Amino acid sequence: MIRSMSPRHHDIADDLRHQITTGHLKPGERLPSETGLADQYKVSTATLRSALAVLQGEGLVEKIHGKGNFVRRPLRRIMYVGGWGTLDPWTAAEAALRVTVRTATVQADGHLTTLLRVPTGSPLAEFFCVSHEGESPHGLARIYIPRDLAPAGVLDDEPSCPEAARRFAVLGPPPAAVRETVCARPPTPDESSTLRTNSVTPVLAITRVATDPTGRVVEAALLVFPGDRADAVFTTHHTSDERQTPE
Amino acid sequence: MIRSMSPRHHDIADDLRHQITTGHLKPGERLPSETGLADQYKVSTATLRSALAVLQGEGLVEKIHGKGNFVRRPLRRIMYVGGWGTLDPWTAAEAALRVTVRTATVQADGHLTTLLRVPTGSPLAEFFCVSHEGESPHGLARIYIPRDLAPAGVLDDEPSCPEAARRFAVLGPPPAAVRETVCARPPTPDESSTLRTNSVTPVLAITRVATDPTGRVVEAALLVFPGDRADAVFTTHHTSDERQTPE
DNA sequence: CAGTGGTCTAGACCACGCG
DNA sequence: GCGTGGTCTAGACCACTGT
Repeated sequence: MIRSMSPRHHDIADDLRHQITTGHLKPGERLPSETGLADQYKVSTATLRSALAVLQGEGLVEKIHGKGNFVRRPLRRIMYVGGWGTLDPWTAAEAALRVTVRTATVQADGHLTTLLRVPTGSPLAEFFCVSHEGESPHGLARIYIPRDLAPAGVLDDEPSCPEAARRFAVLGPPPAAVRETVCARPPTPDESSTLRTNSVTPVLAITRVATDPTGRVVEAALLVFPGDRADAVFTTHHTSDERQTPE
Repeated sequence: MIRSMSPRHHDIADDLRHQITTGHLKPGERLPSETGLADQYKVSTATLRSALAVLQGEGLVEKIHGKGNFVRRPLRRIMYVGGWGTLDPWTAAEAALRVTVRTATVQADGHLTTLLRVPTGSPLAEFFCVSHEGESPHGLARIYIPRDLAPAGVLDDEPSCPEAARRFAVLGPPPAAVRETVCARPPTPDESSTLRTNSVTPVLAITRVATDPTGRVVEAALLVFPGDRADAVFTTHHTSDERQTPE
């Protein structure tokens, strides 16, 4: 008795997943209604819904209230490139991404003071960015910069201006070091609503802290991407320096 | 009517979360039974369970079948350091981590051939690692190395030998480049059982590919960490080289 | 064994999208 | 209005942990 009894909703999820991956159900197609599927599989609607929840978490199915369950079209995954390489996904204006930016001036407190290493109450420029591709948001970012380091033109600009994003991208001198902390977690209610994602798909949350050559923190960014649409890539090069080669 | 009606299970989750974060419920403490809480909140058990599922996803509550729901003690988060810095979390033998390793020889196929850039069927050394701290697993890794590059001593060794892990840590010459791809996703059934995590907490999945100075892929690693216990950190240093300073 | 969580049922009612 | 998914109920039975 090693792998026999498995929950019914897993079996159903497996079956539907198989139908999707084999093309039996095509991308964009609508699945039968939940009551229909429940009858078909001879289970209650609750059981069937928990099966769909699995597929939803895997990004294979999208539920739309009042319309139905749909097979997600193969999702173009976003690539977040770490290390300030190409500054941001937002920078990829070439990638046909619409970016809306809202700027504000806030006062440092809590996490921000420790991230930016500034005293509580320090003025910060805040950039709240949402990148879209068509209808679907692809990521959001809250970027904080010490007020005196923020490029002058970008503040008090008209908000929601893609131009601001561009100008923001060629920001100041390059940082000496970028430290990015990545974690996976369920989205906050805010995030799941702005990203138009459900509460079961996890998000990739990146905290990026950039310091200049003097060691001063010039930027702290809180980036959030839907886990089913984004990867983060980090490349490290070792120029054969201070390391000894064993054997 | 903008933000009124919210699902009952969210209210309950909020209430319990509040009780936990304010210390009203202390870490390690057992919550009342689900039927008890259901009575208390005057909801059905199903509703109450979906409230607990939220907290579980946030890592605040741990469910143990047959015993109860427990407030998680503040979890020591694992730090995965990217860029081959300190090779692995497994390397942190100092951190009191038990690591069990199982070695095997497999033949490349599918993803592995593209990751390692080797022909299908190439012999690979496979290291299947699970790191524990006390009872709870902290991460798992499947590491693949072209057979001819694998250190001789480590193969066909007695499995589950921590010594193998150590020897594995000081592997060959340092790679010239490490490329790590990070994503957040729900765990596979396998992963959630080996990591002793539930299916709602996402995992941080890292695919690491290391190449030597000649461009040959010397290692491909598939690392999986429970999202509620692990962060990955990547540090990039810019030595003020080929970059122009605008304005 | 008793008590716990895990799965499931067969309904009910509500909220949304669309014609 | 009708069909959809979203929430919820009041149970039932199974599986696991302790004594």
